[in-house]
Amino acid sequence: MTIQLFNTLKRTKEDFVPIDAKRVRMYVCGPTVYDYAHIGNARPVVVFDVLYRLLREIYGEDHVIYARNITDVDDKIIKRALDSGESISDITKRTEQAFLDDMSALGALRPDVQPRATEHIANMITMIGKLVAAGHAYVVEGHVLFGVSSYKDYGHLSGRNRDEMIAGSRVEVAPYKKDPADFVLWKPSTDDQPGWESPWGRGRPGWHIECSAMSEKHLGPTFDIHGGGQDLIFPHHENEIAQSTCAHGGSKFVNYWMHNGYLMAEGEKMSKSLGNFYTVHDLRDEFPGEAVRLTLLKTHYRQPLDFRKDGIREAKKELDDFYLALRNAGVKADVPDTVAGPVMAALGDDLNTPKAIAHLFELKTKLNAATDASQKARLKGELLLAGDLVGLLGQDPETWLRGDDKSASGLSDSDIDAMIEKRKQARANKDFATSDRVRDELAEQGILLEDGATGTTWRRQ
RNA sequence: GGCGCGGUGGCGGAGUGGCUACGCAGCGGCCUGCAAAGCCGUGUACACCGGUUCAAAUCCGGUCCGCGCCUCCA
Repeated sequence: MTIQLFNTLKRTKEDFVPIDAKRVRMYVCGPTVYDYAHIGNARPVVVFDVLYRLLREIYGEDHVIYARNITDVDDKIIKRALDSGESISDITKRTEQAFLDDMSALGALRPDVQPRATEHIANMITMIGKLVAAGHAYVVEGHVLFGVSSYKDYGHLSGRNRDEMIAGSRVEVAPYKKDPADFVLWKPSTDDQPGWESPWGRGRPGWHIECSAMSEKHLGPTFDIHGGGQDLIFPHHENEIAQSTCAHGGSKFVNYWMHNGYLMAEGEKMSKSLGNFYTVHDLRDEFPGEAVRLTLLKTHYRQPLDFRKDGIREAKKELDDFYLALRNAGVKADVPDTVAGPVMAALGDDLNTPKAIAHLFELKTKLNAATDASQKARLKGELLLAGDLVGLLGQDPETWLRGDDKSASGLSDSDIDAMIEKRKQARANKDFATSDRVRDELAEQGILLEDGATGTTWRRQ
């Protein structure tokens, strides 16, 4: 099947045609590892994880290569090390691990390649060398700068022309620049800053060059999809295009550029001073990662998203209902070969996850209403398969509903079973006062009882 | 100032010329000892003002409000 994707380059939806259907390649800008990932960092990870799953479904698991970088050299990291006293390598290692843990809690698959910037310095130096040799970059005061006037299409992605940029500039322009829009490829490091020997002296890469060098190494000079947050369109992606295109003799860099919309938190622009800067690490203490994932996917990826804790609570409730339906079906899933048509159609239409999830709800309702065992098994299988495509509903329902055994801090599973047994006796004797008291006591502990045809089941709130 | 995005029922959120989105919450019914869960039913929504059209939330113009980016930087 052919899917459609919104291409920022063209500002319109287009049919997605891979360069090589046996080797579909996508690159997404990853984190700078100096602090816990916040929810704004998580959105592209989750969104492009759905795209990755969809591409694997269509082209085959072995025919999609997904690369996401780890930026482990950056002035923010240097500053953090200076402020905290922790060594740069400790900061980056610890933060990278936290990032991977957090993203996996959100149900994101590991990319096939996760290149680190510090392991690709040689590739960057080579690329910068080519740019200098070809006259696209120049050396001044220990800096290597890309000269934007050497690339006629500069500004195409972000839809701006250079005159506007200069006119609207509110930032002081470094005096050594030939053109105010020129940007740094390589800059000198002082002795106490991380640095590498290069033809231009000891220094470190500028922000943009790493993505160009790493995508070239792992995906080749031209590849299919490049993704990231909308805030990266300018200057980061614009500069990547300029660098890569010029380093490759003018050949096309990326066919489809995709950008997710920005986030707010609790109706406000996210900011540390307002205290609404949610990190995934903190949210995980309060909510299951899957509820955070669903919250992100309930809004189309290009729409603005106001991220609220009430929204996560609602998503948690919805997941409870899904897992309840899966458990209560009481049959083994009969999983079909292909994902339900409406779900594929929704995702194939520029990743319409809200619509895909609406179909998940419809499947759930059908499953709950079904009476025939084979029909239930089929619907359960359809729901699970469709859920998997968006990275949801993959947990064991009983585990989800019962949560962790709280024997240390509260009622253990066996305590609960004993009380349910006691209540069962009371009900058999029509002693409903005792029966209801037991249920209330459990409810106070957050344990909900549900009397079904085959006995009483329970779950933790 | 420049470029761009968005404003849908109590809430979240699709849709984008005529047909129930979907979900959460609420209300009514069925089921239940009572509940819960589930099923069924239930909402004169599309920021405002003009215009185009047989028909607009959907197209066009204007207004208001919210937000993003504007270069080496937090």
